[in-house]
Amino acid sequence: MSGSTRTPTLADVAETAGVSLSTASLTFSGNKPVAEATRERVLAAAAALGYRGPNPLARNLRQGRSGVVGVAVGQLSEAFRDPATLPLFDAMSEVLGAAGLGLLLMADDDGHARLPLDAVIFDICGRDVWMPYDDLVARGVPLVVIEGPAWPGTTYVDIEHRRGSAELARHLRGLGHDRVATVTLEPSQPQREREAGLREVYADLEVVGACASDLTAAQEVVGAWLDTDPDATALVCQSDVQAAGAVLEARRRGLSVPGDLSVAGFDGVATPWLDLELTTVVQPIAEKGRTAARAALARIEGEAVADVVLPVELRVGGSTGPAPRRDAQGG
Amino acid sequence: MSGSTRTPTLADVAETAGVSLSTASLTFSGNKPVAEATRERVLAAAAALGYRGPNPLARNLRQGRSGVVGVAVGQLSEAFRDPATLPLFDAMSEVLGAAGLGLLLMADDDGHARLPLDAVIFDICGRDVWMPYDDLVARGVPLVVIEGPAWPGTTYVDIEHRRGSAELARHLRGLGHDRVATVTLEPSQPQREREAGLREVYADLEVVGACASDLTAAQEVVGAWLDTDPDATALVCQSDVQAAGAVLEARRRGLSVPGDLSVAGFDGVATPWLDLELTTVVQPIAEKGRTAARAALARIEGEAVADVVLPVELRVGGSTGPAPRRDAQGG
DNA sequence: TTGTATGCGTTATCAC
DNA sequence: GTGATAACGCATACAA
Repeated sequence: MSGSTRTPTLADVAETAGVSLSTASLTFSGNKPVAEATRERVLAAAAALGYRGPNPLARNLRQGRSGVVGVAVGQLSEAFRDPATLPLFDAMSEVLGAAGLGLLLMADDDGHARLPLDAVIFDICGRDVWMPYDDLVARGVPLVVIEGPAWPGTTYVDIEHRRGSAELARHLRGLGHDRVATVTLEPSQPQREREAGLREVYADLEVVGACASDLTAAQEVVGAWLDTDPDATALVCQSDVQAAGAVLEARRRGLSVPGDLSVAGFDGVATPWLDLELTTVVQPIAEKGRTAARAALARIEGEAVADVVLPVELRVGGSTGPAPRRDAQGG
Repeated sequence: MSGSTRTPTLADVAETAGVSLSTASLTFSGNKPVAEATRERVLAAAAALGYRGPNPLARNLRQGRSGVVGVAVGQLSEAFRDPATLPLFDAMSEVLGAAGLGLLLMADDDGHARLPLDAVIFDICGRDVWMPYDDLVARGVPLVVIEGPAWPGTTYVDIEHRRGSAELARHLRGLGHDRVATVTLEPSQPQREREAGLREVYADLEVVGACASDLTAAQEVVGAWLDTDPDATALVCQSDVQAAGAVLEARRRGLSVPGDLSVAGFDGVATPWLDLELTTVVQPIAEKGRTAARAALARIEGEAVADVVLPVELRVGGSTGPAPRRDAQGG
């Protein structure tokens, strides 16, 4: 005497198949063996009723999981303007997807407080990302932070900012550069580490100024700096996009790269629209994403996870060269 | 006598506050008025117990909603290589976030079949996106398709492919171009409409070949075409990235744009690394995203939603100019 | 304005 | 291998 248009439930299937609810459940979950004959009867009943499998909402409640991992990125447009973000997401999505988990985009101001998240990955990477830290911790949500500040109870995934920068500095020193300047990102722990790495070689490092990792912003800052007719013969940028901006801006002013100015980047992303391969510190972006995702998975399973620092590697391209001879320049 | 380390539930709060379960529920949901004094008592009890608000999983089951909208994009890396994708996501995220919904990234091969999605938006836009169409429809999930094929039961959000292309063609005709070629995207309905628009003016349109909307792919295809010493004096691309590739490739071969070859794009996205503003068909990307998101919201509420076709607008930049005089060229 | 009683659709535990 | 039963934590219809 039950209604007919209601979407069928597992109970309906069980009844139609003439088996118990548990048996029907087992048939779909596969958590325990079910006799082949029974199995087929249940499946037939499901097909007859148009049952599309267990309701995820109900299973989620029962199992205490949503199957969704949030990724906090700050402002979406800012995050994805950075070409390093995409491969990172690609890698995270791959690992999470393989585990049957979904990846939920958390932009800052969105009201995601009410969503059931199994874990949250903070994709900081030098950007300004809001952390609803207290709330998430209080709710017991496992937290993974990529290149971010050290908060207790979270798992860290980071890269060798300092060593990579130091190696780059040694490369420049080897080319004869005596005065080096750097364009920074907004202040952050990674940024400070990178500067420290450069100062291992260039104690008198000139810090040009902070700007977003955005082509036109970099062009502006670098342009203003070039106008001061600087001493430095090499400019270390904190991202390849910044470096590309520097190259374009230098050329716009008639300077050749690396003839008049050497420029280096960070990240090792592709800049196909630049006719020059940048000298840069290559970071393992995909590995970073996979590591973060795996850490989230492990923490969801309740396992303890150690922090990770991934290695970087200097890649010498055509944007750095021997320091120019100084004949008659101001300073 | 109850355990002490279990995370508190609404029932615990109610008991501690000395009110009924429903009153406690109402206090948090605000769905019905609660006396101020009662309210405070409940909140105090919640604070005392460390209760962090209603369990989203339970609420989801009860309300039959997950609060999550999936966005199918095909291959992540492919999707976000298109600069039009980001503003689209930004807009969708804004609208969905304001409604308290989350946006879940669905890459192709991910096993998202088990996730409870309130709706799914297919961000097709000329790309190849896998549609688990039957399953989603069978599960009764509202579907919204952006620039995609016409499947029954889904809501469409599209743009004026044909009119925009026709207008661009008229612009080129006005500049004196007699022979026009076009680089296409992979075959799709929007692609066919755009060609039809061009053919309104250029019946003998030369179709160069298909390629992904990716700078280097475009450079390759356009380069090969230029090697054939073509008749056409204008090349219409199907994205601004393609057009940028065409410009770079033409210049690489010593051709000037638009002196020797006029190049037009589609989308109207920023290409700050190009020292030229492209002539392009500007589509309202953000509006497209907002419209799709609002459609999803409405369909979740059970409302009927009409399909939408958004207007585009020709923007004339510096990449198109008068057709060159033909003196002595092969063809 | 508050309390009582159901049910959302599963999965897990336990006995058979 | 299968079946009864109890949660999972909440929101709502209804009664008071």
